[in-house]
Amino acid sequence: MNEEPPKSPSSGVEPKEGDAEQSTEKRNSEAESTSEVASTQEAMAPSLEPDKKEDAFTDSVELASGEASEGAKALAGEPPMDWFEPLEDDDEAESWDLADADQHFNGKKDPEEESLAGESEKSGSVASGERTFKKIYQLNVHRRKRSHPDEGWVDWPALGEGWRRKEVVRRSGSSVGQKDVYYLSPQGDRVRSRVELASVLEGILDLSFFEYKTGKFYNGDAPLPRGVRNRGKRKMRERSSSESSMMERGEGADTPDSHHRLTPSLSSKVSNTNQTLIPQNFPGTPNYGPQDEDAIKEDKIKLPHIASSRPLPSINGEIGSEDTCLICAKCGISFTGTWYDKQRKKPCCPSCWATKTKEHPMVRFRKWIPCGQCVACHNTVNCGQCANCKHGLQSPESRKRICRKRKCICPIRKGPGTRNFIQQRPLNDAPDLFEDTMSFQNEVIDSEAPSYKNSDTEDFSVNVDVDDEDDLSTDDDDDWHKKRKRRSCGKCKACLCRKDCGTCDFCIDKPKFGGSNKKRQKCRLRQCQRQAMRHLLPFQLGQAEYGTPDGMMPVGRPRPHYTYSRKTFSKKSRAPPLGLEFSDEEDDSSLNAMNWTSEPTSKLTYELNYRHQQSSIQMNNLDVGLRNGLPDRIPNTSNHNSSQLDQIGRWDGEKSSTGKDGENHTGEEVEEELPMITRIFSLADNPVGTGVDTENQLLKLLEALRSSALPILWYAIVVEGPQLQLIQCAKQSSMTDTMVLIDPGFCYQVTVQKQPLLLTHPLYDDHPTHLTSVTEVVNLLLDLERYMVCQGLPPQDLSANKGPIILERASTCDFLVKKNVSICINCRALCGQ
DNA sequence: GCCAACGTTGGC
DNA sequence: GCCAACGTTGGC
Repeated sequence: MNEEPPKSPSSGVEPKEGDAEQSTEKRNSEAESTSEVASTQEAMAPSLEPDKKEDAFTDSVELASGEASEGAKALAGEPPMDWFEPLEDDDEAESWDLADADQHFNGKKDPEEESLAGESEKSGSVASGERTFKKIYQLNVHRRKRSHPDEGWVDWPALGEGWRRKEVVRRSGSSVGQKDVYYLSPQGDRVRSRVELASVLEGILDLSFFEYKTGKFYNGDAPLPRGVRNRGKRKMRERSSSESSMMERGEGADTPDSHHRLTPSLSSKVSNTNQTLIPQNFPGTPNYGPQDEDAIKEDKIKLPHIASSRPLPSINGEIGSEDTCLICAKCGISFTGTWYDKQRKKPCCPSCWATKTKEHPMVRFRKWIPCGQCVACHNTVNCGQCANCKHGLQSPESRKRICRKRKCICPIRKGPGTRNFIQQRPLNDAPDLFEDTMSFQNEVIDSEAPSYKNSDTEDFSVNVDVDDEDDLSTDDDDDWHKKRKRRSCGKCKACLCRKDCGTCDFCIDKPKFGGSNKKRQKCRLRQCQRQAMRHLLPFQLGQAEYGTPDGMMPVGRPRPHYTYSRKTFSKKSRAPPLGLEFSDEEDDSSLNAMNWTSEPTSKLTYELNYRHQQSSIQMNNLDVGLRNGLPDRIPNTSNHNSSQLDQIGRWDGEKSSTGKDGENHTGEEVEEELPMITRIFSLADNPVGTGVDTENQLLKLLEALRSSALPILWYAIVVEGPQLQLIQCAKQSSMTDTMVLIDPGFCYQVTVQKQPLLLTHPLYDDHPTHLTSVTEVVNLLLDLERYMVCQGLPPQDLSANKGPIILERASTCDFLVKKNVSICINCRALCGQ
């Protein structure tokens, strides 16, 4: 807050071209608003008396910068407020303060606008004066404010009556500043992309000339190429002054964002040394173009101190040219060099870059340089085994990562924007390019991966003190990627599987399966077996959260305990003060270790699993033609899931070499995708012998089923008989009344509401007569999930029956019908339908 | 640009 | 404490 607050609306960045008219309007409305009620005046106070509101602004900058104002602007016909860039840390408060001030200077005090802003995304309304500021302050304590789903929407008649639109600016991450546009149909369909929009409006509205981002039709004219706009359109743009729209077009170099970062009081003109990207034309001149805004803005830009006079490296490692002058999209200062943000869209001055390096993991900035003297630096051979080497092998197109065995173990801390000293990095230190706690969390998890432990020469850092904030990461500056990789080890079958089961609740939720996209979670059967959140795993794997009957250790990570609101730390604690926050991460370490290295109670299954896993990997590498030669013993299937399972079955069959049940041979082409069955039981591995053995085999099948990723909420128990009983535990499932009973001979029977499913039911046609392996069981369960219980028929005279309605069924009711049928043909016939 | 899905949080 | 919901973001 060293910057002098804006003095008046007119002293800000008013000169913005094209906005003159708008500004006038704004001022008018502002003037009108001043005659409004006191509360409104108070609401306007921030802009009029910035000094008094300075602190509040600082604290509220994040919220005030949210979509709230954006929504208000949009509603007011103004373009999005692109200076609403993500603000995650206090260090940015200053610039945000400026942005905020600018925001107010731009006439956002219209009461109507403000009231609307109050409805917008971030609830960052400044419409209620001090109370609002207090609220904002309180809200700002949180790292992220959850927006109300109904906020920020503006009517969008262009798509028809009832349509609404919302713009959301990304506040963090590598795509920070990017703007996402959402539409809401009159029916409540939330549209997130053009594709979805086209889907919703199919047959209703032709979107051929519709520009999704702007939400406008362009009258049949071909969209102009990037960066080229006709005057008319540009006029609109100018009015909008949307920097994000420019950023989206890769025009960040002259993003208006910088304009909004100006310090009004600092009116010293930008250096005349500005070159290519600093336009010299002004409004009113014939050549007045997009850069005009920059020119105007530059008039207000204080020429900053260039952080470094040395050639500045770009993120590409290229040497920046001194004669390239850019405007930092973050703070608005001009600078020389070729520094851009990670997305290479927006210029970013060295100072901001360095700051963001500390503040945000998505912006990378090298602070550590190799010492050039240590053993690692002298090593010229990649180990080929470490995570970085493997990354290179797996993703050769991605940026090269230094082999861990070649990465300097004692780099020197140095670089523009960093602390002005050189220090020797501790042996177990690492480039603190990702100082977020996440980094440590990732490391902890990653360290659990055997490959890491076995290959990373720097793994001694794995056990470093959690409190040591700079010494947590052993990875290079790509590690921030891992934040979103925490749930995936990338090695287990579930991670390797690419196909959704299509039947679990998460799959059903997916738009591609006709879902509403509310859960937005990965298929349960594809949840990582090591690192997935426990509650996301298939019930069998995650059941330990509720207590495993067989005492097996729980699988998966427990739910995190988000307690930001109670924390005094501005960011996620590096050292959980009470050992509560994020303790799950630590728990995970031991948890995973227990789950995947010991499992004393399931040694058999573990071994089976391990063996199968190895085999599967080998198999996955086989040519399909080779696999086609493998014996089959799995029945015909008609879906991906079955096919995937089929693959397991084939493998089981191959291992067994018994070729049992040749009746199941299908010759169906094996899919390349790996199934995600974690543990395999098959009679092939355990040949049936005596009756006692058979019973044991049934128990082993039970054990294998319990340790496998069964379809969601199917559970295996043993009942009197003994019989192995598979039940659907989900009350919401259409199979909640359905059971599969497997007798010691592995013959099975499906029952629906305790009534046996007739053997003539087509369900049986697709499955073997004996369920001898996990594969076959899962296959059947998956198939069952495609059915529902026949709804039967309501009684003829409902009025006379005041008791529970008892549905009637035909005596030949099929019980199970395809979900799109609901009533079987026999019941339909009963009522003459 | 689109989409999958991760991480977070408000509501219960 | 759980979980549905969804903002967000990395990958393609």
